[in-house]
Amino acid sequence: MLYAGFMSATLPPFPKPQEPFGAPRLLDVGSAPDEPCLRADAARNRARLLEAATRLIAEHGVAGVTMEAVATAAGVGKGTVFRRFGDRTGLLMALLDHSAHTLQADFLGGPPPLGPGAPAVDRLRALGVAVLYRSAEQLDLLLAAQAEPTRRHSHPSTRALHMHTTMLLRQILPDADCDLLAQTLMGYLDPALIHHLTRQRGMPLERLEAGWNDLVTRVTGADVPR
Amino acid sequence: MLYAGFMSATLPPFPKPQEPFGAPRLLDVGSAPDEPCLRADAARNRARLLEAATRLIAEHGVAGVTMEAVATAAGVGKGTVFRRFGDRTGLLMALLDHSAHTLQADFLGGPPPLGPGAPAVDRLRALGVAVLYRSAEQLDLLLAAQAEPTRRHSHPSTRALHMHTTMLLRQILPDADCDLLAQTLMGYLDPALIHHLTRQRGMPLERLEAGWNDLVTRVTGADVPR
DNA sequence: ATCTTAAACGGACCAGGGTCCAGTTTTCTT
DNA sequence: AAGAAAACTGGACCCTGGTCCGTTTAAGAT
Repeated sequence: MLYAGFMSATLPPFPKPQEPFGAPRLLDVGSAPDEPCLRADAARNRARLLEAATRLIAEHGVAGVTMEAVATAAGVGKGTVFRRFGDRTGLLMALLDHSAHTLQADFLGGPPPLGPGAPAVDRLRALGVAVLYRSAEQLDLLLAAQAEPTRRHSHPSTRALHMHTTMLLRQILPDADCDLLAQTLMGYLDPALIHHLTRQRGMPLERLEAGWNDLVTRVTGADVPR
Repeated sequence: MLYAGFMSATLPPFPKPQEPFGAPRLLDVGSAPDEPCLRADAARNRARLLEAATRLIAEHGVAGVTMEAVATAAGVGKGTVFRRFGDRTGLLMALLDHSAHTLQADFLGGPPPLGPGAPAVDRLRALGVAVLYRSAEQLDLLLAAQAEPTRRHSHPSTRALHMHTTMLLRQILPDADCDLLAQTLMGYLDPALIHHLTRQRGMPLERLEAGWNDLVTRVTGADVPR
């Protein structure tokens, strides 16, 4: 059993798939809350579905993950998939939750320089690099899960990342509009951009990494080179 | 007749919807080349389709622009729409071509500070502001046309914008990785981000504008405030 | 053990994007 | 002017995401 349990907001009955703008709780990293309170059968099916989706990806790539295929592979009805994950994006996100969670735990409470203890600038640099590599690994999934431009920035894990970045920036630049600056920084780490640069334009990840460090330097004004 | 003729790469026969990575020509601003060489009936239908799409948007918003609806409204078959524009995104892009073209003409040959004549930094600032306001105006359309993360950065007008930005940056920072820096700057102007900030988080455009100027200042190292 | 009820289930159903190809129209050639 | 080739047309058809609702089932109360 690969997927014991993930976080990811579980949806109310059905008609109301989700809060209009993300649930109130944002930084709930409390050791992967095993599915709040799902009925036994629901929990079992959820696990089956994630497992099936994973297998489908391994076999046919992300494109092979059609809602019907997942349902069939998991031995449940299509409606169940939608009830559980809301829509395809939700399912894909759920698949990403594990690594998102790990990352979150790392920058919130892991060892420096990513975690607390190191100077904010160092943490920022480390954060970008970490995200960069994680994104490169899960690029296909991230890309597929990203569609729907209007929801990109509302997802809990995105918001947590942004919030953390803002916080770090605020420590470095108390008087700047750190919220916007953080958005800019996050923009550099956008999966679509990473995809474009690495796959379509063939840039090595090292160059992106250098670019990130340069960007942090410039934005934070930490002795700009040149 | 609202849409005399737009640029927008016309697609080969059908099986090959488009070059894998954008046509070679990039900066063809030569006074809106009226549909290279379309057969008479094809050109007529193309115009009708764009007109119909525009009307549908006015009446039912972007969501009302279904390929079938457009076809019907224009009095042609569905296949024709796809042949002409490749897919829904292509149609929506075509709708944006006009303003994209205008913008392009402005920063390539218009009056300063957007056009040539002003210092590069000033042009950069003006560019961002111009894009910001244009985007805010056509936000819905831009958002709808944006889907498909893997193609975002390949579109001609996006590339032209990026290329221009890179060029300006290169004048200011000859030794930096201006290509990446330009990507960052463009990221700030991403429609999805603008949508998130203005509509979901209620920021006024003025704040974004200030943010842009601050960003340019920091990135170019032009006497960083603080 | 049984009853009640809220929750979960599943598959029929719908809509919209995208493909195909047989038939038509334009344009070029001679 | 006529014929041939190329390009265009349109609607039937397929696929997949998403919705609906009558039925089933887990889980707590009696």
